[in-house]
Parts: sequence; C-alpha cells; structure tokens
Amino acid sequence: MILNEIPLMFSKACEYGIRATVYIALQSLEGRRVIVNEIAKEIDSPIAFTAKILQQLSKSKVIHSVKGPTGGFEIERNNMNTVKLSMIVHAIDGDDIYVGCGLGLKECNASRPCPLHDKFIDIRNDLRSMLENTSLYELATGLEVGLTYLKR
Amino acid sequence: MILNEIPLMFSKACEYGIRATVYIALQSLEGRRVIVNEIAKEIDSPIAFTAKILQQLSKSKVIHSVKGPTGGFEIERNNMNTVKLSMIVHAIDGDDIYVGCGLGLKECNASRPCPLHDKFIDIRNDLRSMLENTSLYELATGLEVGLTYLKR
DNA sequence: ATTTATTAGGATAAAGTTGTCCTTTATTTT
DNA sequence: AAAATAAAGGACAACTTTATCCTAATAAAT
Ligand code: FES
Ligand code: FES
Repeated sequence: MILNEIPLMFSKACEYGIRATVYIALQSLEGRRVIVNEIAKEIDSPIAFTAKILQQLSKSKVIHSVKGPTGGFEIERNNMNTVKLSMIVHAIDGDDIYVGCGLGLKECNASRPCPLHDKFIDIRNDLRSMLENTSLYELATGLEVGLTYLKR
Repeated sequence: MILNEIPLMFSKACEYGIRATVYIALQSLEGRRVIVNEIAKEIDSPIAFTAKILQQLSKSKVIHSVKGPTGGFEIERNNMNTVKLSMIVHAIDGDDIYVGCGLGLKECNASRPCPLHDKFIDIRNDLRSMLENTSLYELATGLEVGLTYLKR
C-alpha cells in the first residue's frame, strides 16, 4: 500500500560514495592503495557503479586515483582532516540539501515560507553542520578500532 | 559534474501529498469540500499524479473522499488535530525515515553501527519527533492567516 | 617493446519514480 | 430514468537513477 521506498537522506550513489571514501581512508591510514574491486567487495556495492562514483570523487579531489598496475585509490593523510562529509555529499548529490524547500517549493524562502519551513530549517541546519563538521579522519578511525562497520 | 539532484527528505509524491492535505484542511476549516483539479491548481502539482496520491491518502484515512457531484476531498475538524505529518509521510514514503540506515546498510543497528550512526541518529530522531508532533491543524492555520504558502 | 593491471569514459540496459490517459464506479441533479 | 460530476483504478509513457558492459588511456612489470 506504500507508493515509494525512498532513501532517507542521500541517494544510493552518495551512500556508496561515502562508504567507499571511508574505506579508502581506512586503508590509506595503513599505507595501502586499494582497487575498485576490493572497495566494492568490502562495502558491498555494485562494482561498475562504484567505479563511476569514484571517478566523480576523484575529479572533485576528494580522493586520489593512480592508473596502471599498483594503481588504485588513496587519500593523503593530511586531506583526511580537511575533507568533510559535506564535500562528498556535495560532489554527488549537489547542494539541494542546503538550499531546497522540504515541501518542494521552487526555493526555500524565509519571507514566503512553506508551512514546514520553521520546523524544517532547524533540522536542515543540524544536518548541514553535522556534514560540515565531520571529517573523514574521524569516520575512518572509528572503523579502524572496530567500533563501526561498512556493510552488514 | 553532479550525478544526482535528489529531494531533501521526501519523495515528490510525499511533497505533493503534504501540500494537498494541508490545502484540503484549510478549505475544510471554511466548510468547503475541494476537487482534485482545484487542489492541483492551488498547490501547483500534476493533476493525475496528485489524484493517485489522494487516493492513497484516502485509503489511509488521512483524508476523506466523496464521489459524485458536490463530491471531493475533505477532512473532519476533529481529525486535523490527530492527523500528524508522520501519518502522511508514512502512508506515502513508508517508514524508512524511522528505521533506515543513513549509509544504506541493510538495517540501522546500534550494536553494529555504520560510521555515521551516532551523529545520524540525533538528526533522525529530531526529524521523527518533528513529524510526529506536527498536526495538520497547526499547518493549516499558519496558511489561513497568510503566514505560509503552498506554491511559489 | 610487450604484456598486464588499473582507472577513465562511453553506450546502454534495468529498475524505479513521476506523470498521463482512459475506463469504471458511485452519487447527485435534472 | 438519464445526464452529469467526481473519485477509483488500470494501463502505460516519460524521465531519472541505478547498474552493467565494453573500449580506451595510462603506467608498471616483465
Ligand atoms: S520554504 Fe519550505 S523549507 Fe523553507
Ligand atoms: S547503522 Fe547507519 S545510521 Fe544506524
């Protein structure tokens, strides 16, 4: 009886992108460069689609790619602190999450707000600041010590 | 360079559903029953698609429908207090918004959490309680006094 | 130089969501 | 009773997102 089953906050592409990036970060912390096949296996995502997303993230400078044998994906230790979740989301899903109206009006506009605006804005701001303040390093280390997981 | 433009929280169907329901509530407050054509016009949504969504909301008892001439959609004054935003969202988008993992793992599971879990849960709970505590009456009255809008 | 491993990128298929159209059913008005 | 009006519902079309497959480019290893 339900029409849709939408993802909660991010597109599938973005979910895979975040998971992949965190996995790459984790491995980079241990000095390992990783290839798409391994990434897709470890985060349980479709290989070719994941490759496309990594391409995107590479263009956006979120991750670094190296072609050829011994190649793969990696992230410089320094970048793990400066790369925030918001950059990954922005590279894949754009910035609707920051500017869009929760009820789908053409723009979110405080001087001509939709009925949800006031209540919505608070949640959206919390989400935004969470994304902007969460670094890749933080996410990767949680994984490193076995506190968190990338598949189930 | 962006792959997707996803809606922020709700599907398009859900956005239309909420806007339509609020409009019906507003008109019901003034004793008017409204037909799909008018609703779609007033909330700026595609007519036939809106009709499908209203069908769904009618089955879920969020709104009441009457067939034939002088028919249309309406909401009893009493129901405007008991109908919460969460019911509309649940009827159309299901309950992923309550149970889904933000990174797309099969389930959100606190004992085997994804790297975003702790930060995500707070925002999800805020969203949930916002939806569960916001009544249709509240939304309709804001509109009634000209403070909010359903199209732009 | 050749082979091999890897990312980049294009084309396209599959699935899901959004949107339209037409027929049926119910109910009021004439 | 017949005509008119409105929701219900089925079939399907258009668009978007997700996913696959194949070829090209790049670079290391042999
Ligand atoms: S106008 Fe709708 S969220 Fe701001
Ligand atoms: S496990 Fe991912 S949000 Fe809870």
